[in-house]
Amino acid sequence: MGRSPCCERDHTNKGAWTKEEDHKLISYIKSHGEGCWRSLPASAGLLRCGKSCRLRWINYLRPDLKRGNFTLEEDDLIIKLHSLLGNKWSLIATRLPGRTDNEIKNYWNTHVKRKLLRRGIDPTTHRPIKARRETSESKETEDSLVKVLSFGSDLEKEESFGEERRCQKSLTCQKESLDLNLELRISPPWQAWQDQQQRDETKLLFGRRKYLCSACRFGLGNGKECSCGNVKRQIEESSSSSYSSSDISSSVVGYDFLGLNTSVFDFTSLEMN
DNA sequence: AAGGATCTCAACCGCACGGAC
DNA sequence: GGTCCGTGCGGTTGAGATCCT
Repeated sequence: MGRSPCCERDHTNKGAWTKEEDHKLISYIKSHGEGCWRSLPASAGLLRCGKSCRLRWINYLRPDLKRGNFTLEEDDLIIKLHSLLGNKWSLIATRLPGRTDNEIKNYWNTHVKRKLLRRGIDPTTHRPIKARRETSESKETEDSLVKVLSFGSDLEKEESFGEERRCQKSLTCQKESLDLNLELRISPPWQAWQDQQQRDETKLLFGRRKYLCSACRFGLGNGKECSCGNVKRQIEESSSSSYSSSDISSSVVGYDFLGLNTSVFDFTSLEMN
């Protein structure tokens, strides 16, 4: 049995939004708030599907959006975050107030990627793709980037490196070079699972994708403000699992990342007892 | 000025997830 | 445990803008 379509495609508009549609959407959300996107179009008198309305609101109409060019600071931050998080645009967007994941993704694909390539850095791996050319622009930043992003090459030479030591080395290196406070446990993209059982157990415990409430996302409080139940659930579960509660709670909230308290991105690299 | 090439970015699409039933 | 629904995410597309010859 197939999934039902998100909307009746025959009866919905597609393509660019008109001013009239924008106005309808804005005034509806102003008076009723966000949420229930599926039923919103009918209620707001729009011939659009709910997903389209949500996208238009989040990426374009939201009042707190910062329009205009990216600053050098934002540029730098995007590169740093991408080197740590990869194409997790929504996570990156949470660190750039007023910017949307779509905006950052587009900016990355059209500007930053090219910029890194010009510097001889692979935008996917953030490692040098050839002998670095000397350029006059932003030498300091470039040096810092090359230093942090080349840690992988060093590691490749050290095949006997244990997984734990590799993690420690990469995080220490990133931390020092990027001037970031990274007292957190995240998996480098290349981290291998020790075995299938470990992967399955972790998946079973935490699920594959984490949806966190605002409190968890921004690390507010120590779980008191948590409305998604992640904090409570994990602490409860920790008592009956092989994970220590300190491992879990420290992965949930309380880190200071880029000067902001932050939530965990992924639990897949929790220390195993 | 014309028109082809390239770039930009809003919007779409398919899929994955959590929750409800 | 299975299915459906609502939502969110990341990759891709394509129309309009801009650049180049």
